[in-house]
Amino acid sequence: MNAAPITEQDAAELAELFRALGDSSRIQIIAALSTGEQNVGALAEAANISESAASHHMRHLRQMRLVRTRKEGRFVYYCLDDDHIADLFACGLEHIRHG
Amino acid sequence: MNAAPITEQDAAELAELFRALGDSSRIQIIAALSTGEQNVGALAEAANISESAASHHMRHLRQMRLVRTRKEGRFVYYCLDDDHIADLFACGLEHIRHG
DNA sequence: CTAACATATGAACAGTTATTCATGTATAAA
DNA sequence: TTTATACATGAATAACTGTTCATATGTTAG
Repeated sequence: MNAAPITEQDAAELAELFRALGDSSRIQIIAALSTGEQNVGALAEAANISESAASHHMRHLRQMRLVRTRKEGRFVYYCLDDDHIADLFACGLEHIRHG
Repeated sequence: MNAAPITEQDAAELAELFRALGDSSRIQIIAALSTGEQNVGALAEAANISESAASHHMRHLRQMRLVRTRKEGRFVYYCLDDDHIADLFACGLEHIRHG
């Protein structure tokens, strides 16, 4: 027993965070957002899913505070909530490419 | 304007990686392994699950190449496959603590 | 040898999750 | 106003996932 072990609550939250990233549609959405803000229709197209499915995913990502919104007329533009998200994304990519 | 920086296959693999981290038992297992190698019984205790459940999780983590094994008599010692795993873990912790 | 131990594994079951479909709300155009 | 567009949402369904239980394999102790 060397370093401090993680608490059960931290483990649960961390797992929830990773689970939010554990879907290929959401990964494609986040990849698209890493190039700048996009509206729901564009994200649906980027991930090759319906707008309804995209909207469900965006709610999920919003609730996890991985994305933020900006409303402009009929459109809702999403962007990554902060740089940590892109870091996590890059860190994961690093692993699958040098595995 | 599709500057999609990721292929569908990369998205699928990345999602699979994050999904492997998307369980609180596996998170506690990885947290335990970040302090050094452990056998299955110790990992089961660290995550508060049965040895059978732990063994199932270890197979999952092994198949995802997140952990390696070293056999010694009746015991099987697991360790993190490389430093990327600990990096990912730390990166996720960073986010949930400064979200 | 037998018995206990450490781990692995398949099947079954319960809980979760992603998608589709239908519908609703809000904004803009005609 | 009426119509179309952009997004959101609840319900239903199908697919997936983690755990338990029973059992099997291999190793060490007695």
